[in-house]
Amino acid sequence: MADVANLAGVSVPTVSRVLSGSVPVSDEKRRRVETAVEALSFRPSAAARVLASRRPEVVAIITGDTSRYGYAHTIRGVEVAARSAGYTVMITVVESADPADVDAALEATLSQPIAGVVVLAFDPQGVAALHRIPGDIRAVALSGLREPGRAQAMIDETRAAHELVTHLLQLGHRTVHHVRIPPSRREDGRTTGWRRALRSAGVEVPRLWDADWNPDTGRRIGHQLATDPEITAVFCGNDEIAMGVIRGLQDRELRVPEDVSVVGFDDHPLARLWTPALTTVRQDFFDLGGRGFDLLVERIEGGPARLSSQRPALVVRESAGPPAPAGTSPTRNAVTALS
Amino acid sequence: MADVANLAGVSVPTVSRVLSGSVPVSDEKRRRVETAVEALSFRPSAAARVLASRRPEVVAIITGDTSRYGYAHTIRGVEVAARSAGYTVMITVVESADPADVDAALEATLSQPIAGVVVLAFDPQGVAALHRIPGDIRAVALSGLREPGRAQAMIDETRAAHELVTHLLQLGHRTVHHVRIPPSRREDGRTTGWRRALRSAGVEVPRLWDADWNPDTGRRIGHQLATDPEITAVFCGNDEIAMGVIRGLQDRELRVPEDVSVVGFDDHPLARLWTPALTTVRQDFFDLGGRGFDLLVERIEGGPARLSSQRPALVVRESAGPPAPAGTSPTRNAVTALS
DNA sequence: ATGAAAGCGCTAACAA
DNA sequence: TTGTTAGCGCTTTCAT
Repeated sequence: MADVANLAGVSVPTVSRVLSGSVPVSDEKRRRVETAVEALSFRPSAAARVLASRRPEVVAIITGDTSRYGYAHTIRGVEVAARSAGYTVMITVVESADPADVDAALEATLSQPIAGVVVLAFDPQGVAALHRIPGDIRAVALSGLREPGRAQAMIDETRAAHELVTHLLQLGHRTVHHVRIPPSRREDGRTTGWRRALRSAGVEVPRLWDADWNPDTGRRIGHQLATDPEITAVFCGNDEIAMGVIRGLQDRELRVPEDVSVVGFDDHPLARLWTPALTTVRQDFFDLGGRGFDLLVERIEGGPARLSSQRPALVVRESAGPPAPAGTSPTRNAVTALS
Repeated sequence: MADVANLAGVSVPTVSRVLSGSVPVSDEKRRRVETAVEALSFRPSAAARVLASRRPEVVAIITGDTSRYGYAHTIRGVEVAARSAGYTVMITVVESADPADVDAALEATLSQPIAGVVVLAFDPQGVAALHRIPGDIRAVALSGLREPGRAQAMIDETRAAHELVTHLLQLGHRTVHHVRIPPSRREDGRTTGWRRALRSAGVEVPRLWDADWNPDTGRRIGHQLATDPEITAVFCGNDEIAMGVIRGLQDRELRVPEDVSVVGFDDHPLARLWTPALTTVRQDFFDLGGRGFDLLVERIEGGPARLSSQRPALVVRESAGPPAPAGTSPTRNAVTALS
């Protein structure tokens, strides 16, 4: 910057003023500075600017993964909103909820000159990271469950799951089974909504089926589900698991939705292309990310820790229908005949 | 840091030495410093460290998207490798190949104190960004096509596509149609490999079908493909488009692979669950990201601009088979009878 | 509108 | 092994 000032024949602060555009500078000097900047292809140092001004323009995202559907779209939502507000985005991944991993990630992030942090608290490591963020750091949580006392953008999974399960019950199913994805806490919103919907309908709450993030696991669970002829409706923690479950059921010659109804959660881009097309709940992750960033800006500017909640929409397609009248399923009759 | 030095009764540089661990410090002072750091919950400022040491520990990723399958996994690969080497990752998205967008993204990134840049050059904006990076910035390109003179990690798409198309030809198809995804240049590696495979087999090269990134577009193209009974084999630019094409074909009562064989590219996690399971090519994006980061470190340490190439593996599943003997497809006979 | 002077919080070079 | 001194490249006073 000193070089630019020399070449333009002005002082260093004047160059700074031209570059930041905050304070008026005479047209002539401005032009001389601009020429010099061009000639030297000068790029200001963000490190020095942050050091001197104490106003970082980077926001950090702390997340448990970057590649899974919901995460990737949420991150993109934050990134787009941040970029249009002139911020750059830094990403830190917390590999596990192990305190060593969490602290390493936080240290790496918080020592950077950042304006604030957006935490994707969809999984145990995200929740753990959120809870270990020092009080002097501006942070907002993104999740499906309420984080009391925190600025937070959420998607109301509990209500959405309730609505979805109620839909299944209204179709005439006696109960609904749940294949859950790894929960962020002891119990996540999808599971709570499912349980409440069953309870308020006065219906038996069956055992839980636990899946990981891998759709192949859904397929294996589908194979197990196929052995119990009482099961006619299954609510899966996300669309990818639902696709696996459907495939597993089909492997065993069961028809979806005639023999068993299967619903997912998320409205994955492939959900509508699946055979049968998935009945699910649409979550707008991109929007979630954008809202999260907006809340962070409010906090940076000294506002209160607000909550922004969004209600996801039920998307009815082909994978759920009324249960088959007893004795109607060819495969199940065969299975029964065998036993 | 001055506070810590005061509390511990040592000088500021001594605190710095304890924190960086580079220079020996007496056990007693080290302990005093550590206690003081703890007591004040002191976090060093990365901005100041970078400014003073001129050794940034952030690598930037420049990319056209963060949420699509291949991109998300590549980014994760870079992130994991970077983290284990003690680097933090910053992400900048280039929205389009429009010079204004490209320059804005580059400026935002390059003014940050970064050690180097990894560019995902899978699309026109990535390629444009790559070409506009100043020579004094350490950069590596990640892509499916050779970028002469650059440090680069690539997946050899051209060979993989060649192999896949040859596989189809060997199954007995007269030719293979290609539904391509948006190319990074005039022609990308997948298309080139397809064309070459057809040429070297002495076979007619049919018109191209252009898709965007949306699987629904694949479905629409499937509908069009279904109207031409000469088409028996289709190579799609990625698995998601292939899933759309298959669904489109099925919408028109055509059977895959009996009536038409469809293959994809990537080995998406849902590819094996699709009905029929997709024949495709496995690309290891995670590994690509890791190799890219390693090359960047080599460059930062003063090494040459190397090329690291990986050959993706053919994955044969159910969606491709021999063409049906003429007059054998129920649907196509019906169509022919109509015309 | 402009320049001089004084830091921002840290590390590097040197001397002790 | 330790402290002193001198910056890193900017922005922010405060004069003028």
